[in-house]
Amino acid sequence: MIPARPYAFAIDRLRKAGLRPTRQRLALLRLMFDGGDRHVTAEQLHAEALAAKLRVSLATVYNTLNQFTAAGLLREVVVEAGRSYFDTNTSDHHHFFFEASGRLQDIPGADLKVSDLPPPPAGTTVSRVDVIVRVKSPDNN
Amino acid sequence: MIPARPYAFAIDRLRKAGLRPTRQRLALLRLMFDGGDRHVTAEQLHAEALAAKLRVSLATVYNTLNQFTAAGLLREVVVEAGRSYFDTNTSDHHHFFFEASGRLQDIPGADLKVSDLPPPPAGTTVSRVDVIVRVKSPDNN
DNA sequence: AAATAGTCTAGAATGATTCTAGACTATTGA
DNA sequence: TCAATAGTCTAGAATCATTCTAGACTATTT
Repeated sequence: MIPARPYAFAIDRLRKAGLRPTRQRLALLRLMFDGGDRHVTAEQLHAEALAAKLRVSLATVYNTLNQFTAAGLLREVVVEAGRSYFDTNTSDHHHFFFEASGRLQDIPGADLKVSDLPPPPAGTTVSRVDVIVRVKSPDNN
Repeated sequence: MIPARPYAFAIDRLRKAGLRPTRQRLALLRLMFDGGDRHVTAEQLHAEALAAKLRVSLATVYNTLNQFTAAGLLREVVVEAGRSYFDTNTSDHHHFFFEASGRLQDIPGADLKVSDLPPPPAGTTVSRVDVIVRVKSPDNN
């Protein structure tokens, strides 16, 4: 579970993304990626960082998440107005969204298929297809 | 184009939704629905209302949009963190999202199909499946 | 027409996110 | 090795969308 040369690997990922491997970025990267596939908000990650004794400002967490997203290390998922999740799984897949709790859960890409997609409007190309399956618990509805 | 008894029809829709047909609600309803299928933000609708000489507060626009959504007259579409669109088309359909301009365009429901959807997690039922096809212009990218 | 229940409003409050300006740090190259 | 530089970090202010509040107003009921 624990990578043999954890920092070397993380440093390499950052370098390839054109980002200097700073203490903050390294720590945030490992916090996000050492736990498998995750969906975190900036606030959540900030709280985790503080709990792990890393001193980082919330602004840096936001900057870092945006930089990682731009570099393709993360994918941003928008499900509710006013809240962004960052997904450590950047491969082709979709999501269940629990309306009651506001939580996300991956749907493996292979399971779900989108077909008969009409051609994109003239002059544009498809950059991504997002499928959100909103589910509710019959009880708290 | 102009309905024969515009207000009577609008009043009826509101009554059926359990909402009193007030001046503000009637005007906002007609502003939204008299132009065919539309995707508007609260700010946009507020600006339109003011331009049409209707004095409404932004708070009322938000309240009204939320009430209409709860009543099933509108559908809320979230594509970008921090911005909600309200869609006057509540029938089964999906959207193209222009990343460059932030605009939405309907994809008729019949065109696109989602298949092999895994069963929803235990204890939940699917309330809606949203498909967002994000497109970009090769130029401004 | 009076009582009531519901609605509207301006402005304050909230919550997420971005900006700012100065302090700090990784990288470069002599 | 060390200064120059370019990039990064931070706390707090600023911004933006949205919701809340409390009092004034209005549709409905009696």
